[in-house]
Amino acid sequence: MRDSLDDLFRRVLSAKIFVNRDLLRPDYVPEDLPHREAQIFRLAETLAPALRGSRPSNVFIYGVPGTGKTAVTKYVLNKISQEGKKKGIALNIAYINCKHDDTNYRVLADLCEAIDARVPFTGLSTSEVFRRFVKILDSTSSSMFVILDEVDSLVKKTGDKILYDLTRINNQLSRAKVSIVGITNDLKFTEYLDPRVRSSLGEEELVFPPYNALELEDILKRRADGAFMRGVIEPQVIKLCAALAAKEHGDARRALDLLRVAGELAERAGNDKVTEEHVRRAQKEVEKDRVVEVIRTMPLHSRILILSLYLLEKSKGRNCVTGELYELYSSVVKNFGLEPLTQRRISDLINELDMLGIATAKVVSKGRYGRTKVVNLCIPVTNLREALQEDPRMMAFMNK
DNA sequence: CGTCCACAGGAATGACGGGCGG
DNA sequence: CCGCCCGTCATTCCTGTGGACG
Repeated sequence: MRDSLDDLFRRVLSAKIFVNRDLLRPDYVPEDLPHREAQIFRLAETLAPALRGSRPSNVFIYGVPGTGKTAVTKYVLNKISQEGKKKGIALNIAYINCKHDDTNYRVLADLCEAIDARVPFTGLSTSEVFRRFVKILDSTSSSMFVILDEVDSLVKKTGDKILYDLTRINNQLSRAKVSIVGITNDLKFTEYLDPRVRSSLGEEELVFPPYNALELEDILKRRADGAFMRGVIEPQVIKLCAALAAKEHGDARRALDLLRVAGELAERAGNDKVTEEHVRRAQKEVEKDRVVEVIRTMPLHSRILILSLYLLEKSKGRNCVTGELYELYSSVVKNFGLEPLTQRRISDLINELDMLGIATAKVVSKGRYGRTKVVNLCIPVTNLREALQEDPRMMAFMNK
């Protein structure tokens, strides 16, 4: 063991791949955002009035994942806030990821936190938190930007009440001002909104088109310059990362991930070049990590459901339907000495698996023979094994 | 062309753990 | 400590429905 560890350390230390790999991490906000100049300008133009004390329009930003929405927004607000500091104008900025904080209460709590108002993270009624927020904010008489990232998931879960309240908050404020920047991946999202919310939130709209392969390549090149040692990247590597990510709807985050993981694979293997082969393996790796992590952190019943789906597919082939799956799931659960959840609940869990990309679920009508959902597992068995290996009872079923 | 299967999926409601202010 | 409200997960009850069969 000692030897192999020494060996590993030596390899990692001697393999000169990265200079600064943080440049490739998803949360890194670069100093320049190529191919988003137009969006940066439009957003800055819209929000700049805050610098002379008037309230900027609310903005709505659309675009599929990995098109730089978050990065551009953070970038522009950073600039505005720096400029504000120079001029002695107080600006509050609350950045809220609604996917993470997906209840009205947590969003409000975050808003309070952004203006240094202490609130318990549960316990108060939402309206009370809202009142406190309004009161404290108004006493500061400053401008505030509320950034609601991935706001679609919040609205789908809890409705648009909080957006309604927030868009009208300026009526209750006498000195402070609030502008909202809503960011969404879902292009049809506004259909879910109350027309009043839609119109006031969408005072300005900004669309982020996906990057094409050439633009991705350019982005990767610039980042790779600072991130990697000179000359370790084989010429086709960046092209390949860009092409693979372009296929995935032009997702720059994905492209950067691929490049970083490819570099890490090369480093771990003690290679001094990053090759196309590393990229291909990185692609599998990135997907595997995601799947394994998702499954491992799932509640027990969901994991048993996945296990049942796997067993069912193994015994009778693909295209399982809800009824069969539920029956098998029930028997497995009883084997574990637990009570099965109801079919209604399982139906929701199946949909959840579909959303996470672990299975596909499609409603089909078999005419006289009813209507059901056809479910298919769509992850490799090895990934499932890895995700379930901590539980010996599950593994026993897997190996049967 | 109507019937009727095998569920989908909406609505209402409840149990539960967490945390408040008083 | 109590009464209250919260969000989450789950159940119960329910109405809706695409299309092959007869």
